[in-house]
Amino acid sequence: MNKVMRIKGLELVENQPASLHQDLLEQLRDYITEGHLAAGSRVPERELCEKFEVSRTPLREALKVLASEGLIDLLPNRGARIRQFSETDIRNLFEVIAGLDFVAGRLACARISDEGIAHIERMHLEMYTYYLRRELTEYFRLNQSIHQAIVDGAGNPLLSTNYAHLNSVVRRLRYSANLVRRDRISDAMREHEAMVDALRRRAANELGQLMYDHMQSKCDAVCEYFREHNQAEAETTASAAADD
Amino acid sequence: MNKVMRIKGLELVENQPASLHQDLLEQLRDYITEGHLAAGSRVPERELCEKFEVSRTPLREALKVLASEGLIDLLPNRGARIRQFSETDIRNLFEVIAGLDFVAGRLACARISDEGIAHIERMHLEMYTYYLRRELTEYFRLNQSIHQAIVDGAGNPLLSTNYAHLNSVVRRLRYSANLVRRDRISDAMREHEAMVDALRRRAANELGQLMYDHMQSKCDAVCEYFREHNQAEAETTASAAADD
DNA sequence: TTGCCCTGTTTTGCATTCAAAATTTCTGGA
DNA sequence: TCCAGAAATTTTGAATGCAAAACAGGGCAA
Repeated sequence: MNKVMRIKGLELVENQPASLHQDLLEQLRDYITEGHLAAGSRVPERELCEKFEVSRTPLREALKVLASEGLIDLLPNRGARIRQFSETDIRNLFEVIAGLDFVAGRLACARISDEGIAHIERMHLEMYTYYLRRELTEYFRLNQSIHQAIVDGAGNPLLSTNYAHLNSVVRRLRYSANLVRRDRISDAMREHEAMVDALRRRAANELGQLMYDHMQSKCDAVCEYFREHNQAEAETTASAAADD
Repeated sequence: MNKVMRIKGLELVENQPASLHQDLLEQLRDYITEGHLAAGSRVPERELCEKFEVSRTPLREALKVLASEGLIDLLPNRGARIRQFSETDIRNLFEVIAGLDFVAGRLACARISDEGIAHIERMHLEMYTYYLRRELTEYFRLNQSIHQAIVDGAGNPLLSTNYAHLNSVVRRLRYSANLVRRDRISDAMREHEAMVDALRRRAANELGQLMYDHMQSKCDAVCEYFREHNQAEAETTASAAADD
């Protein structure tokens, strides 16, 4: 990635595809965040080796990294388990994400290009039409894109990757919460409206605060959903995993 | 059923001492952040294996994790190098840390115990005496402890570990900057004074903002130091690395 | 039946091995 | 002397091997 480019300063290095390790890491991360393995269940090393066609060494390296990201738990001599999130875990995640959103909002106002703002405004409008048409999948996709665009607009790659990683952990939950707690979406739209407005005016303080508060509301919505549905959710993912 | 197993697993994990992997990971992290390896230089796998008395497998697992934390760069087929930070990298780091400080300040006001506040006040006073006596090492140690105590006071383990990791990357730089830019310390003391006061009053909004601003000033000071001294620094490390 | 211990199997963590890539050293020709 | 190119060496990334720990399950006594 860009790390390579920085060190060597050679374009040919930059153009190389991701290494096997990076590749496997991302595949595994997706595989887990997409819910193919039931929360709390063992991570089947052997199966995954076969599935991804690698030996245990690179797989285990990837697992260590995922553990450091908090996606799985490593139990000494007992292998890895898919992390089972409690409501507290979810709150903790959202709190950290909210902090990153706060800086992102502030910095984006100072650094994003007029181009960037225009692009976000377009995405916002598009999202609004999906909202009116109740097309939640597309709505959610744009919602995520807008957030990532603001974060990227802060011009801080470290912030962007940290944000993306934390977000990937709660993405599924956020999506599911949207499907169920539709009443919450109109609030979210209003908050987004205010955020885009603040960004347009490049009101750094205001946007930072808005994004922080927005994430707090989101957290409350997700936690409410979690309390209501985590029983059913657990059963669903367990049976889905059993089908593999 | 899964829940039971997870709970059981957690209890066992909590009671056990750190595993070899965790242990090695922390040793390596310290070894690097303490500056034993020159920035930009190769990570000597073989040497480190001998030093820490492990084979390459666990060492390389640890290196992957450290790379994901941004402490080293992994170059495909070319091994790992100690990451060389640019001023931009440092700003990026401080921006993320500032975001975490912001949430930490807000949450700590709501969640920290009176005990915790009292403890921080004591540390603050102690730090003040070291400040007056110009004992910078002790001053710095307490400074760090106060920040971590506020972050821990937020009652969010995810926040605490993320903060600690990011901080470990810039700790040395912050310390060095303190030694050189002593004029900045009186400002820092004033800012800390205001922070402790806000915490005492549990003024969440205020403390969050104060901590954010504090970290911004810190960032400016460190970057100023970096600009003034990275030339000399670079020469030193280059001759130490002696292979570029 | 219930609970316990013993044994065989699986899984885990790490060391070792091996092929491929990179790096260094050597060599011959200008 | 210098340098391109080949050969030797080192280093890297990943597969395999191996001992120890965990797990499963069967037999036995209460």
